[in-house]
Amino acid sequence: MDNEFGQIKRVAHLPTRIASEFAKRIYDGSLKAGEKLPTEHALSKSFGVSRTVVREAIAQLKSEGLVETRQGVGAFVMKRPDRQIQLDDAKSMDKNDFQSLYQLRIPLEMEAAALAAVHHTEEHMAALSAALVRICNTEDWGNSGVAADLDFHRIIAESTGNDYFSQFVGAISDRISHVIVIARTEGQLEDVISRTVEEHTAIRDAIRTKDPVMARAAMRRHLIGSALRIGLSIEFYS
Amino acid sequence: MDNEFGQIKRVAHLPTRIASEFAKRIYDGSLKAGEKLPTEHALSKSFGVSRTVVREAIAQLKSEGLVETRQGVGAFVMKRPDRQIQLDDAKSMDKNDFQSLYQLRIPLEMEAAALAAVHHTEEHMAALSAALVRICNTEDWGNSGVAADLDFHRIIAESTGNDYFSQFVGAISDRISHVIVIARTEGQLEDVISRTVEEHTAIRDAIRTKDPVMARAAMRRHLIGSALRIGLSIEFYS
DNA sequence: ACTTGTAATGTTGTCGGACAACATGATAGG
DNA sequence: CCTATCATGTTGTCCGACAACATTACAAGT
Repeated sequence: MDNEFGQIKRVAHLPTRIASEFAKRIYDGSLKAGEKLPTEHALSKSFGVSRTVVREAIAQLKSEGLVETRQGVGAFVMKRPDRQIQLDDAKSMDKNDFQSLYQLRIPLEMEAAALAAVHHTEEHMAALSAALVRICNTEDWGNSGVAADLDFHRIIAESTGNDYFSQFVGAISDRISHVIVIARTEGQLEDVISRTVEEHTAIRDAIRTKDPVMARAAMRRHLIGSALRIGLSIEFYS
Repeated sequence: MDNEFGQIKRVAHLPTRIASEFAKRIYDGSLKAGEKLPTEHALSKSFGVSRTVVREAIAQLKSEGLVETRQGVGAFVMKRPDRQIQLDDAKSMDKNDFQSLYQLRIPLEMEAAALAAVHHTEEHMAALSAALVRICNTEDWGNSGVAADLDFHRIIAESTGNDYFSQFVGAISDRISHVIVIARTEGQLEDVISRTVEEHTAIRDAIRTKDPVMARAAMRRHLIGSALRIGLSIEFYS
C-alpha cells in the first residue's frame, strides 16, 4: 500500500488540451486544409473556457504550422506539409557535418539509381533528360547549376517509385545545397564542368538501360568524382 | 511602375515576434537548457506589451518544445532534442509504406555495418555484445525482442562515428518498430528465432574483424532473411 | 447601371485587472 | 531538528474593454 496515493496525474494545461483536440482532428482528416475554425467566442462557449485559453491554444496550433489566423476573419486549417521527413536546419553546417551527411547520401543515391533503373517511366526519363539539359545550359555553375544538379537527383529518387527515397533525398538535398553552392563557387574549371556533365549523362543513360547494377555503378562513379572535386574525404564500401 | 505600392509588409503579430526572439536565443546558445526565463511580468515590462502577449508567445515556444512552464515557478529552456531528423508519425503505416521505408533502410544499414567495421571502439563492441545477449535472452519475442533487435542496429549506427547514420537509423527504427512487433507476433517459430540470433551474431563478429566488406555482407544477409521472414518483397541490388 | 463612400456588424489582437492555484522561503512552535 | 503556518512571488484562468482589421449592406453620385 505504499503508493496508494501516488500517481495522481495533474490535469493538463487547458490550452494544450484544446490544441491537442484540434491537432487530432486536423491529423485524422476531420478538419481539412482551408477549413475555418469556429470563432474564438464560439470556441470559448463550447469548451466552457475563457477566450484567453482559446487564444493560447490557437497560438500553439499556429506555432505547429497547423493553422493560420487572419485578423478580423478567423483561423484556418493549413495545408499539411507534404514532407514526411524534416531535417533540422536551425544550426548551420560545418565541414564535418557536411561530410557526414554526404557520406550518408552515398548509399541512398546509389540505391536510388538502381531502383530508378527498374521502376522509371517514360515521363521520368523525359524529366531526367530535361534536367540534364538544364545542367548543361546553366550559366551560373554555383546557384542554378547546383539547383539543376540536385533536381536531377530528385528526379532519380522519384523514379524509384518509393516515396521515402523521394523524401529523404529531397530533404538531404535541401540541407546540403547551400554548402555545395559555396564549394562550387570556390573552384570551377571548365574541365570539372564537362566531367560533371558527362557523369550525369552516364547516369541517365545507365538508368535508361533498365540495368540496376549499371545504374548503381554510374551513380557511384559520379558521387566519388563529385566528392573528390569538392574536397570531401568519403568512404566507399559498396 | 506597376507595383510601386505593393509589398507593404504587415507588422508581425506581437506574440510571434517575441517567440522568435527567444527561439533565436535558444538556438544560438545564448539561452541554455535549464535556464529560467524572466517572469511574465518582467517580460511584459521589458517588451512593453501586455501579459497576454507574453503568455501567447510562451505558448508558442512551449508548442515548439523549446520551453516548459511550471505553475508558480516560471518558464525554463528545455534541452534541445538531440534528434536532427523527424519522421512524421501522425499517420499510421500501411503495409506498402512499411515496405517502402524498409527498402530505404537496406542501403543505410548495410553501409552502417561497413562503416562500423572501420570506426568502432571497444566500447561499441561491448555494447553490441550486450545487445546480442539481450536479443538471446528476451522472453517476449514481440515487444522487448524487437526493442533489443533495433537497439543492436542503433549501436551499429553509433559505431559508424557519423551522427547522421545514428540519427537516421534511430528515426527509422522508431517508425518501424511497432509494425515489426505486429509482424513478429503473428508468426514466431523457434527456428526463426535461432536464425535471427545467428544472423545478429554474424554481424557482430564481422564488424569485429574490421573488414567493411564482410560486415556489409553479413548485414545484407540478415536484412534479406529478415525481410523474407516478415513477408516483405524487397529489392537487393547491392 | 455602375462606382465610390459610409455605416453597421463581426472577428481577431492587445490591454489591464482580478482571482485561483501552485511554489518557495522565512519564521514560529514543539 | 522537524513541522506547520504565513507571506510573498509566479503561472493559469477569467473577464471586460477597446483597437485594428474584415465583410456586408446601403446610400449617394455620376
